[in-house]
Order: sequence, then C-alpha cells, then structure tokens
Amino acid sequence: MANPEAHAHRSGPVRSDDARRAILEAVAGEFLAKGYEGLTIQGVAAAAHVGKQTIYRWWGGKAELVADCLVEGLLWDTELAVVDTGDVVHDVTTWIAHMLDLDRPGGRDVLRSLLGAAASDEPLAQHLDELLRGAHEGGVTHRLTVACERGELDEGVDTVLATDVLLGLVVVRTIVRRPTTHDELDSLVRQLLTAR
Amino acid sequence: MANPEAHAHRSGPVRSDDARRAILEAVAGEFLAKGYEGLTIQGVAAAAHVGKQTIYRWWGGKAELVADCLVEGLLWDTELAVVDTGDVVHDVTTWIAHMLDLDRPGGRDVLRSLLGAAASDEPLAQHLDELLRGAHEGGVTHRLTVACERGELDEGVDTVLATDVLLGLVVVRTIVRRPTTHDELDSLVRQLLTAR
Amino acid sequence: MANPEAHAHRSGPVRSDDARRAILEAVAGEFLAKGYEGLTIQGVAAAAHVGKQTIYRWWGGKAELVADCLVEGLLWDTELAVVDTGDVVHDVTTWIAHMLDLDRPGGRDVLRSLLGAAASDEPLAQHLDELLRGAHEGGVTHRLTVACERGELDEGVDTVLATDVLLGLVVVRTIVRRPTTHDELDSLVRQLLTAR
Amino acid sequence: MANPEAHAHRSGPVRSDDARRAILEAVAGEFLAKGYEGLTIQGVAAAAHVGKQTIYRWWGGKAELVADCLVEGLLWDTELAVVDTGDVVHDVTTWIAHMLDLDRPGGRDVLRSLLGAAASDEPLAQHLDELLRGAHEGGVTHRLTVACERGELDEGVDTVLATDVLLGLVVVRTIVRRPTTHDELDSLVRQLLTAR
DNA sequence: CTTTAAACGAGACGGTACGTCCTGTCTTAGT
DNA sequence: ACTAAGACAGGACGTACCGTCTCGTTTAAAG
Repeated sequence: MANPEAHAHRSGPVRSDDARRAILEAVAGEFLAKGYEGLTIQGVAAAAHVGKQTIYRWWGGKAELVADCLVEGLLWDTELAVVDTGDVVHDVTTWIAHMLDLDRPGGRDVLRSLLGAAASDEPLAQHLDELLRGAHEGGVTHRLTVACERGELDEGVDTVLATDVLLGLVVVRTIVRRPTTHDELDSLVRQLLTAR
Repeated sequence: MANPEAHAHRSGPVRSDDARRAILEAVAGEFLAKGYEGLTIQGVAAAAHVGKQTIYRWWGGKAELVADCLVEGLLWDTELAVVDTGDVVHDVTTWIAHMLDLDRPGGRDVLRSLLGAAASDEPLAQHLDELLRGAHEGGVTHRLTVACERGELDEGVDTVLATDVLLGLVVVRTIVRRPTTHDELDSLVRQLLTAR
Repeated sequence: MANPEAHAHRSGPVRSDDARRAILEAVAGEFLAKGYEGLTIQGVAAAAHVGKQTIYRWWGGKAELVADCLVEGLLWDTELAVVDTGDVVHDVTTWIAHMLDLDRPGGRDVLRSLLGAAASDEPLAQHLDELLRGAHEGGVTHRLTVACERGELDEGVDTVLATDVLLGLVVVRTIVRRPTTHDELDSLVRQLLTAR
Repeated sequence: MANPEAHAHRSGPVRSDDARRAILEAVAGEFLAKGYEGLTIQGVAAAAHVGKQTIYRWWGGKAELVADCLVEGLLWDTELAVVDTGDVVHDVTTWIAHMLDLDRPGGRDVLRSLLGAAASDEPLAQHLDELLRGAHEGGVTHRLTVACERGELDEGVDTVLATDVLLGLVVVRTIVRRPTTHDELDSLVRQLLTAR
C-alpha cells in the first residue's frame, strides 16, 4: 500500500452508507428548495434523520456537502454531456442552450445558487469548474479537442479558452438574470471556433 | 404643496447624513475585510456607532447596503472606465486586464464576493451588471459602439454580446480562481471584434 | 450617587419584567418536576417562551436561576418561619417537623435536590443557608436568640451552632433518605437547648 | 447446577480485572479532579483506555461507578475509623475533626461532591451513609455503642441519632462552606453524650 | 486442537443540550 | 421625527456527551 495513511489498525464500526446517502439527498432537497444560502446543517440533519455530529464528522460544512452532492450528480441532471453528432457548432450550441434553461423551472436558479456558493468556497468552485468544463470526456473541452483533431476546427483554436468563454457567457447571464437568444449563442460559437 | 401625500405636519429632524455615510463606510470596511457572507448588520451598526434600527429604517438588508456602497464607489475604484486611445483592441484589453487583477491584493476577492452576493440578490445583480458593463458612457459597451460608428469594427458586431462575453471570461475565471494571460485576452478581443 | 457604576448614561430599552417572571416561574416548574439535574436552560427557555439569550443575558446558568427562584420564594412555601408560641422546644420541633416532610409529596425531594445543587455551587449554597437558618427574623436562629433573652434557655447556648445541628440532622436524613421520628427531634431539641 | 439461570454453555473470556481496575482508577482521578458533575463516561473511557461499552456492560452510569470507587476506598482514606482510646468524647471529636478537614486540600470538596451525588442517586446515598456512619465496626455508631456498654455514657443515649447529628453538622457545614471550630465540636459531643 | 461466544478497544450512530451569534422588531431616552 | 443603544423571540451555529450499536480482535471454556 502506497500511502501509510493515518488509521493504524483501526477496528470499530465503519461509516454508515445509509446515513451518507440520506444526508446527501437531504442536502440536494434543501438546496433545490431553498438555495445555498437557505441551506442549514440543522435542517439537513433533521430532514435526513441524522445527528448533526454525523454530518460534522465527515464534512466540514455546507460547502463540502454541496460539493459532494454535485459530484454525486444529485443537483444536476448529470446528462449535460455534449453529444457528438459530428457537427461541433450544433453540438456545442445545443449543449449550452440545454444548460441555459437547465431543464425546467428553477434550473437557472440552481446554477446561480451554485455559482454563489462557488464564489465563497474555493474547493467547491474547483468541483463546479471541472463539472462544467467536463474534465472527464463528455465535457465541452473534450468535444472541442475531438473536433480539432478531426479538422473540423482551424488549428490554433484554444479549446480551453473557448470553453471558458462559452461558460462565461452562461455564467454572467445567469448571475445578472438576462436571457440569451439562440442566435447569440450560434454567432458566438461560430466566432470562437474559427481561429484568426 | 403639490402632492397631498405630504402629511399635514411633518416635524422632527431629517435623515442624518452622518449616519448614512458612517454606515456605508462601515459596510465597505467589513465587506472588504470579511466578504459578503461575513458581513453582519450587527457588525456594521457597531462599527458605525449607529443603532441597528437606523440601518433597517433606510435599507432592507445586506444586499441593499452593499448595492449602495457599490454605486457610491466605496468598493470599487470606480475609475474602471475604458479610455479611448483610438485603438479599440488595446483599450478593451487594457481595461479587462486592469479589472482582472483588480488593483492589488484581494481585488479579485472583492469581485468574487460581489458575484456571490449578486447570485443571491437580483437588484444587487442589476447594479453590478450596470457597473461592469457601464450603462453610462465610459463603459465597454459604449466604447465598442463608438468604435463601430467610427468604422473601426466590422458592422454586424453585437456590442452587447461582446461585452457580456468579455465580462463572462473575467467572471468565470474569477469564480473558479484560474488566472488569465494577456495573450488569451488579446486573442479573444480580436476574435470578438471581427464580424463573420 | 455613591457608586459611579458602569452604565454611563445608558438609554435603550429596560429589562423586561414579564420575561424575568416567566423565566423564574418556568425554572420553578421544571425544578419541581424534574429536579436540579433534570433542569435545562433550553427547557426553561421553551417553557417561558423566551430566547435563550435572554436567560444568559441576566443569569450565568442553572445555579443562578435556581438561587433567584429560591429567594423569590418560588420553590418554597416561604411560610417556614418559626412561630413564637412562647415554648421554644415546641416551636422549634414543630418547625423542623414541618420542614422534614416539607408539605406534601416530593417536598423532601425539593430539599434534596436543592442540597445537591448547593453542593456544586457556592453562591447557591449561601442563599440556601440563609434561607434555612433565617438570616431575617422568622428564622430558627432568631427564635433561639429571643428565647435566650427571655431566659427560656440556659445562658451559654450557642444558638448558631444549635441551628446548624438541627438543620444538619434534617439535611443528612434528607440526603440518605432515612425518616426521622418526632421523638428523636424532641429529644435532640431538648438536649441542645440546655447548656452544660 | 443450582440455579437454572446459568445458561447451558457459556464459553468465552471472563470479565477483565485490568479493565475494571483501570476504570475505577480513572473514575477516581476524574472525580477528584473535576467533581461529580464534571465526570463523564466518555472521559473515563478515554482515561482508562477502555471502550465505553465495557463500562456500560458492568455499571449503570456515573452513580454506580462512583459508588464502587467509594466502597473500594479509592476516593477516601478509608482509615477514618474511630480509634478507641477509652475516652469517647475525645475519640469522637478527633474523628470528626479529622473528617472535617478531610486530609488536605480539596478534602472537603470530595465530601461535598459526594453529597451532591448522593442527593441525586439513592443507592449511592446508601453507600455513603454506611461508609460515614460505619455500619462495620470502626464506625462512630459502633464506638458509641461500646461506650454505652462500658458505662461511659448515660443510658438512654440514642447512639444512632447521635451519630446522625454529628454527621449532620459536618454535612451542613461542608455544603454551606462554613468552618467549624474545635470548641463547637467539643461542646456538641459533650451535650449529645449525656442523656436527659 | 478446534470450535464458539463473550469480552474487549475503538468509535459511528441518533439524539439532547450547551453557550454564542445574528436576525429583524420593539422600546427607551436624548436630541 | 430621528437617533444610539440595546432588550426581545427566535433560530442556526459547532461542540460535548449520552447510551446504543457495530466492527474486528483476543481469549478461554466446551467439545
């Protein structure tokens, strides 16, 4: 074993997965219902029928809880993977549009609340970043890179920058609560995917 | 007296401007020191040597206080107007770069915290939006429009969209705490300011 | 004003007597129902429809609350004054007997619980001491002193010691939960009230 | 096998005496250091390097633990037997005096804390009672009875009552934290040991 | 010697209470 | 009328223990 991690033998009961799941589901529920600011550890504990200590034993606070929910896919349809139809512009536009009115009433609220949370917690921001950009395949950056390799895009397109720019538009518009038209997106994607 | 809403009598002192200023300065101080989440009405009242009621009488909560600070220029150099040297690309790049390392330590923290606040309060978001885009002349959108009229830019460039995209990059990068190079900015601005 | 006490002007609302009374009554209720150990600040706050802070603002904890209840006569019939019929032995015996089965079921429990509380809190112990011995007239010590002056008792009887001895018997018997007969009391009082 | 309660088989290890001793010593240590109220099962388990269950398996709670410590002589010098020099008054006075400043700093604190504990736990009260009065020979009651038989005392002296009265004085004075002089004791003992 | 089951250390669990901090409203006394 | 001060009911914070319950290990009697 590579890391001689700190547990030195360690018998005793093991972490309860029931509790863990109940907590994360409660977090998701409260988050979706009341946003990040309205989320309370107390409320989560009550909703999950769990002692507060059980929460504090494994998480450091709201931010960590939400981060875990995020990676677990409890806050997000998870199906925001970019599909690959062969047409980058279409794929990316579709994906963005999909994300913009993040499926159903309050979808944008979730993203907004998440952004607010990320603004005040660095690790959560990292998680959100990875999730949005898609560190894993299925993310936009990946789709763009694939397109680049296929020759769909001019060489010299900075896929990471392009991703951030696209997300940036989604993000500002979400924060300031201004709508975005399909045309705007289309135009932007087109402009970005063509190197100078 | 023109409007009959003005009740018959109305004696007593008027709103104290001393208190108002002390409060906004205290808000700015606390915000800068502890961020939006760490800001408390109680703390502001204490720091401003002011009764809590005086705050609640004139403002509705943290968000409004911060919004007022914002428009008052207490949180921001306010001098983030885009200068007009005749070279749009240079002007805009400079402005963005200036905003990105928002003057020294913690500058980015202020923007980040404001974004967090905006995420949970719509009116504050509007104020921030106006301030960043510059509804007034001196803002980026204005600069772009001017450039358009001068023929510096291709017609058909959507100046509002371009502004949001630029701000978007700043915003995401600020939230996820990733740096942006001058080259990236330059490349982006150039791409944006050229219509298809 | 003799003491230039710390308040220096001090405007603002005054302590609410409603709250104060509600709290002390709640304390008395909980104490009587559940004893000193079973008394919780939380429970008192809930029963008195009061914020916990209002309790902590004016009292330092359970002990102080109970002490206040005690001096307020909320835990005790208060009518444990020794009556003066002219016959010391009778008066004192009656008083002790009265105190021993402190009026009604659980009377002894109250005394026992108070003794437990006094054991772990010095100030409360002082209050209890004064209340039992009767620093005020109406107390045993006072009655004994009066008897002394009247010549009912031999000179040289140490009234303070005698009081403590009498109380001592009540106290040990209460703590160890052993009953005391009227004869025992009578015999003891007689022995004590005769100097050697 | 006489009692059928003993279940058919019963293999496995027997009760560990190491654990038992470690626990009682830890209880004594914590009790002496922090009093009865400050004593926690958790703390005892930690101090004794023992699982909490091992405590709950054999004892019912704080009170039982302290009771065991008491009978084991871990909280008390145990050598508070009344010596028999032939002079009852002297012997008893000496014993009481000895108990009053129960050997050095905090001696009185131990007694006080034990009384507090006894006030809230009947069985512990019984143990304490027996220990103080000395159900076994060596106790005061025994000494008095012996003196009675020898003719040192008037007949008709109620030795049990006398014992309780003496203890009573010690107890009240301990609880209310008032000192007792040697003269007081002497006078009291003399008075008690003479029947009417 | 193997089986078997209780006792062990450790500690996670659902809870209750702690004492602190802040919220937004209300109440004074002082201009 | 407006202020500074601050008490109020309420609710969330993060911590400490409670008593119960699982773990995996150790150990001793029964087979």
